[in-house]
Amino acid sequence: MNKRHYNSEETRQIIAEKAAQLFAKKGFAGTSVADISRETGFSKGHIYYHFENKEKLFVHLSLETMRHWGDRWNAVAGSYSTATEKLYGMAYFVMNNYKTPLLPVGQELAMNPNTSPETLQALQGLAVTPMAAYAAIFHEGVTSGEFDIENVEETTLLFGSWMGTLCQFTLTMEGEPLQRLFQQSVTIFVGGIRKR
Amino acid sequence: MNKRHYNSEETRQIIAEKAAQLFAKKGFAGTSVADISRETGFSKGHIYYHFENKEKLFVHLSLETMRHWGDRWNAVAGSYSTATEKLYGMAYFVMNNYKTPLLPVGQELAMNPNTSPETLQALQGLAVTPMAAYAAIFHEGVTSGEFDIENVEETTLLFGSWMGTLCQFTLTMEGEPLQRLFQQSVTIFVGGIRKR
DNA sequence: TCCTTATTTGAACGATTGTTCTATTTTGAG
DNA sequence: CTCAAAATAGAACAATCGTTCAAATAAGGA
Repeated sequence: MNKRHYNSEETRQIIAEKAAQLFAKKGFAGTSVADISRETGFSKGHIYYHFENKEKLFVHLSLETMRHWGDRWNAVAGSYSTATEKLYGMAYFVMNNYKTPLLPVGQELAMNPNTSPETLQALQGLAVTPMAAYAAIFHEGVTSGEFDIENVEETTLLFGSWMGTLCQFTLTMEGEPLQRLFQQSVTIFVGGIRKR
Repeated sequence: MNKRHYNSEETRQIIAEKAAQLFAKKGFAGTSVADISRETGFSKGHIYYHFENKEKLFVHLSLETMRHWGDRWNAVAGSYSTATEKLYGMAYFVMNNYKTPLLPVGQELAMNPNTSPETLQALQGLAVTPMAAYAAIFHEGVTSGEFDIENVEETTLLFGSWMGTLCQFTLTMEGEPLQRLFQQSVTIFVGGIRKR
């Protein structure tokens, strides 16, 4: 008797989608529920029908986004044979999955002392997915002899933070210049860790 | 008759100092005037005695901070002889001038459609100072034959954005691990653009 | 058709926001 | 010592914030 979903799940998806864009563009504190309401066309009250509160909404769509992110990457990662190729592929992948600017927003929330402990804990897991993917590539490169890395963990952090900021440029740039930026960053990074 | 400054200029400096820290830590929208009031010990009203409004306050201390930043860098830049050394020196310098996290906050403000045009224009000049300093180093390196760079402008943007995010770590890390992070980033970067 | 349940709205809430205003204290020149 | 100007505080403002809630609508099973 509970098989009546109407178009509700679809609505929930629309809200999550638009909210993610707004958060990425204007930050957590900078995005009001009224903004989300206006942008989606649904009433403020209805947003609270789907999500317990603003914090939970953000956490939900962050984790959801990251889960999809990981799945999609794993689907294409196999098509690259060397670690170096994988790194270029990763940059291209990151660039095209624009929702990654949510990462700095997560940092913003984590910094704020008013953020609830549960949210904080949930946020811990946000960066794990991409970081694990980066680390895997670097490990592969070390094993295959492509890379000469002293501290893989540190290298992962450095690469991850760099990718994170470059994502910001997806909001102001596009096309070939943007693509060159990501590509060039990998060229420099690989040049800096390549075995010689 | 107007030579009575009391300790007012000092007060203004205290407000600017603390406000800069708060903005860097919690973002522009995340920092309330009440926060600044509580943290400085001065009343909310008094903050408006010194600064026209929150936006102007941020713009003022951003430009002020950057001016000092440029002056201090120019004072030490001469002590490094090669462009490579300068790049390491720059990373160390950026790390120790923690207020640079204001840069991402400027981006946050720039993104928000409610930000006044005057503020936007003033914000344009925010990143100019450090970017010019970075660019000078890269040009020197190309001239001296240390670096092999195709597009200096692009390289500057890449280095600048990387330094920008690494600054975020000054809020959560310190001491030797933090220092190693900055140093390692330069090592990788230099390795990626070094002439060979 | 009717009625339970899911969906959606819109008004309203108290809290917090940036800002203004008036009153009070402190200062140094005369 | 006096007094106008400067410095500071604190109450009050309207606007906006996140959130709640009662009421209205829509939908499908009975």
